[in-house]
Amino acid sequence: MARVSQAQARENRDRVVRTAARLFRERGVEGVSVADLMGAAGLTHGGFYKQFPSKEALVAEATGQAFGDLGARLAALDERHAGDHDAARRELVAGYLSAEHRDDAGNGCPVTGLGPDVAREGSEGAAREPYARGVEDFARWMASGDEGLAAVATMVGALLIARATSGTPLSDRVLTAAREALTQRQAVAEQI
Amino acid sequence: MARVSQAQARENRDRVVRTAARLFRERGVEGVSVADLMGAAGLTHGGFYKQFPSKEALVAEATGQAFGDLGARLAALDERHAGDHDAARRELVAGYLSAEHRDDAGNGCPVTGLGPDVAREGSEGAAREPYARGVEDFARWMASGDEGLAAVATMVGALLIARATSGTPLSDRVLTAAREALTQRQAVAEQI
DNA sequence: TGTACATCAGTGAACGCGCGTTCACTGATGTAC
DNA sequence: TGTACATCAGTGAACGCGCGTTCACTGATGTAC
Repeated sequence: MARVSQAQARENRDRVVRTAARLFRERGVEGVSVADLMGAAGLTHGGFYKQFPSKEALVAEATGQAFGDLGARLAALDERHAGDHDAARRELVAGYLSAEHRDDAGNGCPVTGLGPDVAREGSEGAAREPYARGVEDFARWMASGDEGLAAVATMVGALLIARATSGTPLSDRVLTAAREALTQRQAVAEQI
Repeated sequence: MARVSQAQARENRDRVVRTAARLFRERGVEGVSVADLMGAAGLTHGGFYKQFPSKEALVAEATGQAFGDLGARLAALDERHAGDHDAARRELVAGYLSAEHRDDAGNGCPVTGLGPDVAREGSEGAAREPYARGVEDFARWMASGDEGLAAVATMVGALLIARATSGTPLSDRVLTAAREALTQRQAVAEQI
């Protein structure tokens, strides 16, 4: 294959970004080589630099993509629960703190999946801006003000620990513990 | 330098483990090469395999070391607050959710600092056992049962997010939000 | 206590390997007329 | 609408580099007598 139509090229580029958003969450940025990634997207690695200036630039773009997916999922939940935002939140929490989410990091929360990599980037890292914006949006969806941030922190910490201890009884216990804490907190908040 | 006394050799080995426990938390396991590590411990890299069968084995040992340090710190807090465990917990939470802790991952919490690396190890990873045991001990110190686990999850998530967003206003806000959530929860618990 | 020698912690060069990135090349696509 | 040619997305080999690990060597330490 040689030159390809502009539409095809755009489609290929998009597939690379989406593949990266998945693989980076699954194995970490350093766990995915440019060759791995391009192979997974059905291309050879040489063409990478026709579309992206560097691996780091792709990390930033993939971070934006992953948070975009999260936003779409939250919007879909609201739509399904038509107006009942509390019900949407309950469903989100149950799904977030589930064994399925723990075992499928690639399609899971970017706050948890990309957080360690973003933290280790210096403060000049290009992924930091979309990351911070994404966390803020997610927190606002969960609850206004500090409560939303605290809820996200609890879910993220529980998911990280559950993944690092998967295969032990502790893994399921931490998911349950976080679910109970959030449910109680939300019940108190709804009462007020 | 050639052969060294058994006491000196033990001391050198110990220094390597302690250096690893710090650097792995700071930069992640993949961010520290064997040569980096040995250099930081004042040795050349060739001797590494006289003391450790592989880098992975050192990761497991450094994980144990880091959690041992955490346990010692918790014990020291209890001793300082002689019997007043609630006061010890309040001090722990304040220090855990501080800018100092956020900015000093190398001497900080191993649950957060090593969690991503342990999660990405397969379930055969040798660091998983000391990690799970360490989380369990920490959670039990925070509170009995699920409450302790939920508190640890909240702190770990907040610290991870604060590190990934350091340099933005969100970073301090998530620390504050988690502190407030934990304080309220503990106040309720103490009331009961 | 002194001597002879085996041991082995640490050194530094080397190994094969996979990484991110570059580059000459290909040939269908897009454009100018 | 048809033709001539410049463009450029994708290919595949190659680059320098740093990684984890190995190894021949050194010489003070530890031990046997």
